[in-house]
Amino acid sequence: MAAELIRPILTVDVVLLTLHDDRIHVVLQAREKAPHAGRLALVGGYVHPEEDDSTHAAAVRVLRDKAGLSMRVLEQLMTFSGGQRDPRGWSASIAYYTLLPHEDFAARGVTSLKMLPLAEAKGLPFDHDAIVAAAIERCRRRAAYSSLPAFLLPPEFTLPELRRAYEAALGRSLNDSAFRRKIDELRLIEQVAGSVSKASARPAQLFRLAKSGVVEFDRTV
Amino acid sequence: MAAELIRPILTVDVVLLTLHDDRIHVVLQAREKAPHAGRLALVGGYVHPEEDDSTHAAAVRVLRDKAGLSMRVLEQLMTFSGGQRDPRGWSASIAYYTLLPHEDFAARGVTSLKMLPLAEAKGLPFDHDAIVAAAIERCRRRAAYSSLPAFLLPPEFTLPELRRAYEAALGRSLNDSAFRRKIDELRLIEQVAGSVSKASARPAQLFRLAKSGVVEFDRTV
DNA sequence: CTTGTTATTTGCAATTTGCTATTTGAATGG
DNA sequence: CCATTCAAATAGCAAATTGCAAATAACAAG
Repeated sequence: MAAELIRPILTVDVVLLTLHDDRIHVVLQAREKAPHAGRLALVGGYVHPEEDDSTHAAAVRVLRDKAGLSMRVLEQLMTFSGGQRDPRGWSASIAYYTLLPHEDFAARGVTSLKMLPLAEAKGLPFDHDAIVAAAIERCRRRAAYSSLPAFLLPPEFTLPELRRAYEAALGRSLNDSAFRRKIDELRLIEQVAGSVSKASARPAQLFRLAKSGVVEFDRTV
Repeated sequence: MAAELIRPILTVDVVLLTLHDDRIHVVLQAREKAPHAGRLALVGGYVHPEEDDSTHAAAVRVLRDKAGLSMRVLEQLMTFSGGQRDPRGWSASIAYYTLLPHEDFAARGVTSLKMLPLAEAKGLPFDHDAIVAAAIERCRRRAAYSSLPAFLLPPEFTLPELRRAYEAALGRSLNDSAFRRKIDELRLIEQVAGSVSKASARPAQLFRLAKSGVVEFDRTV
């Protein structure tokens, strides 16, 4: 059957999101090869069936090899496909998204990575604008009922930091005392020794997530 | 580069969900060809790059050609991939899910389709058990904040029917008067002329969705 | 020690939700 | 033709949740 002979191109693309100045930013990478060599785009690459056990594994490999990153969370977003999105031919790209603390990205020496605020991450090659938009939307929804925004922060964080991460992800401000109550009732975090001082004011207590992965709740934050 | 030469198999699979006796059921189809010829499995097929504009279009085509169905909603679930899931080789399947009123399915003459309650839709070929489980979980979550369960019903339905559809999708019973209040506040439905009588009791008013597609809300049902 | 600043807690008021009782509309059967 | 029955639809109130704002705590700087 002809359909079995014409096999489309299969790639993965990863939307890297991070927090900077209380705003979500996208981390992009300058492309090394054609098409669109030199332009900023999502971190991505071909799926290698002979070495990747799954597209998830492919995304992990691409992040490691091209960006030197290993993530605490890497979730599948959705698959984008069609004959027009890539000049090399009919393709399907399984898109993933991940959140990383600003420090993780800044600490590396991978100079090809650039962090852009959402408003500036436009006009990207392929259909990467659409992929970024879908990732943002997914994160926004997921932020309302999961611990996802905590992964924008380092493993230890203060409650005000956590609230600002939620606010950035949700795109709206939250009532501080109600937020504390919710987080407390959800048993999401646990105290760790130490605190963080800011300028000259009362230091904030440090916390960490009680569970390592993303936790979903039934209620909304 | 070798990776560009070895291209994996690309397929689509659709999880058809419907309502019967106030329970979610999965609609499966007996496979015509190997592998697993004759066994019940998800409706699916190869992506045909030369005729499908996207994997979504491929899913629509497969539903039409193999099951004679055209759906009001067809949403992408996620992509399942790996070297072990299909004996034909390394493959990626973009899974979709759809909800259909029981009547739509029952009315067709497509005898290869079988409706099974969730508990009996186990031991399916490939990784279809996992795909079904993911679809059920996605629908359950999505039911809490969207009009999705309404698509388990015909275009016109009563409020008690709508509540039972939500209950089936959510897997828990809802308070009737609170449900009516919410649905009313969300402006989800509008009255249509006519009503449905049940045994000998007060007839229930008929409604239809105010908007044609799935609507998401911020609050929870 | 006083002031400034942010973290954290506390105490209601307002809103939302859950539950139960009441009312309504149509069919049934004397 | 009216009383009865059943499920739909509404109404009323108690309990739980949320939003707001004031009060308190901790630390640094002067």
